[in-house]
Amino acid sequence: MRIATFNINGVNTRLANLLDWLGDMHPDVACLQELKATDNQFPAAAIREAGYDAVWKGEHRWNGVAILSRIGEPVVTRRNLPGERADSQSRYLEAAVNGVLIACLYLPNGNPRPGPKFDYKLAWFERLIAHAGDLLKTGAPVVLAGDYNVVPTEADIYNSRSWKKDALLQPESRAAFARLLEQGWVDALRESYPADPPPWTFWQYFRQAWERDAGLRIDHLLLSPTLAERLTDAGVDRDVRGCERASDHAPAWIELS
DNA sequence: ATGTCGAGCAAAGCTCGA
Repeated sequence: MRIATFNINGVNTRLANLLDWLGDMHPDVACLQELKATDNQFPAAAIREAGYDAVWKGEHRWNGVAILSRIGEPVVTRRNLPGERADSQSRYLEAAVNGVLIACLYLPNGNPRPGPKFDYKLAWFERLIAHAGDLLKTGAPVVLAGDYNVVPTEADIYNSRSWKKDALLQPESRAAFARLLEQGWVDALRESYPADPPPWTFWQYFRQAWERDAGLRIDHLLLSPTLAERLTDAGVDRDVRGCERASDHAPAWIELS
């Protein structure tokens, strides 16, 4: 069972890229972030045509998350984190697929910092940590997949010199991610690639980042202990980032026995 | 400090978010 996470950066703008990738890699489950589409604008028909059932949570202009599956319809278990307002930003969607509980999340970017956006990022992180702890206690096989907007360590970026003030690298952001891991989650990409550098998942559009391979690792798949025992492989579909009109992220994936 | 990309709004460039 292959589960992927992909910040698509506009599901309609990059629909051709998405369909090409699904056709090439045929992940069993795909978590998408940054749909930048309302519920009505979500391209459900094209995705169904590609062989995928989908559940989604859209929003006007920004954010938006979806879970696609070609191994049975996702059964939605949550559409926001506990403690979030019902009309909050569309950043969390959780569904059961084939016996695995899949959380698709899009953690706030948090720039500019300091300011309300960074405060919102940290507050959102706290709600995620609280809920993740509850999920672990159930003993269920869970994967927390998405764009965390956190570079966990200095090894997870090509060079942090020009990023020192960025919300993705702040000590508070990293401490929150570390606290999440300490609950018992396994960072699947890091587990599969322990040597430095790990595979990047994001190359910004500025300054020829892709051409220079100036990447960051900010898309993560965290596995509950029971699920981690089933991890057989993981990777990043780098080539997707080099396509025409590509998202600034590449898909990251895990393979479970 | 800068830079790139795309969409919305509204009618062309500016603004926003990333």
